[in-house]
Amino acid sequence: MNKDHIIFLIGRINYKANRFLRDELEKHGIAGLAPSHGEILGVLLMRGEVQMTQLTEYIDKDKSTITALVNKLIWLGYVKKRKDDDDNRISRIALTEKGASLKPGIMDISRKLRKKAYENIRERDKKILYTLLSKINMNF
Amino acid sequence: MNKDHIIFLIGRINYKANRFLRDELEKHGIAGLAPSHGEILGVLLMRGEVQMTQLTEYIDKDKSTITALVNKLIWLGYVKKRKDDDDNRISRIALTEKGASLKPGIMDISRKLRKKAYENIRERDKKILYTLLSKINMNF
DNA sequence: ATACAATAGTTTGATATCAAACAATTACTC
DNA sequence: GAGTAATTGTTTGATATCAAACTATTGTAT
Repeated sequence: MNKDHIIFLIGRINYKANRFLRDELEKHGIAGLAPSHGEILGVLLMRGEVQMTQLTEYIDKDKSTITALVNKLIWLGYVKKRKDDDDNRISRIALTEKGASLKPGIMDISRKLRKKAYENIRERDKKILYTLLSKINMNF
Repeated sequence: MNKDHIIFLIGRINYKANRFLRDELEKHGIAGLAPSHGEILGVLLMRGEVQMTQLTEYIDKDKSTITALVNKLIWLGYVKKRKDDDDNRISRIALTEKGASLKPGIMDISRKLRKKAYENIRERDKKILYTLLSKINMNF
């Protein structure tokens, strides 16, 4: 497990990005949320109302994780849940007004993250990076 | 937080690599260990006896995390701890014979990880990847 | 219609991890 | 030498996360 290992780097970047996001969320008055919460909010901002399983797919997290994440967002008043009209197994998740009001903040944070991560990285290299990382992701 | 986001990919790869490592450790009869344990073992294989703070630096984890990780390795018999001869604050960590016997397994796992992650990725692209990821890492 | 399989989401248990606070030891300043 | 700052590692608290097991509901086969 050599420190120069790409996988090691990926782990460190992951941690740092998450810490950055957590700090930024706090700066925007959205304290107590983790990056994953932010991801859910982002999905809801984009897609409106979704099922829990869809959240699982969109942010690629375990079902039970989604339950916990959503419950916290509900508790904080950002998200609401209702039963599907046709299938009683299905819960549908959507933003509350309070949640929707976070849009500017979420967008700002997203922009800052990109700015921070990609400083001094050319557009072309971003594309290369994305391509290579996608390959690695698919290798697992 | 767009799913196409590089940072998102990094997070997923991190998780998958860790899961892969965990599974491989188990396959090699080294169950109950996490990738970070493996990293510590790797460091000790390479460097012999080190201080706790050195472990913190080598694998870039929080001091308290190192304490927990090392304690588990001690409990499992892979690692031993002794006080420094000159400074009573310092603990020195080294492999036990049992720990040292894991070397072939650790090496094998490391090789498998690389093989898995870098399948279909040229040597040149690995260098590019490392360079770009290092930049991103330094940006945070 | 009944029985079983599949699905949706929850509950439960475990854990690596960070950060803050802390105690003991050593280093440094006067 | 005394007092304070710095260092080392531990303790404590919190948490996102996964995975297994589970319950309720719906789908499918007979």
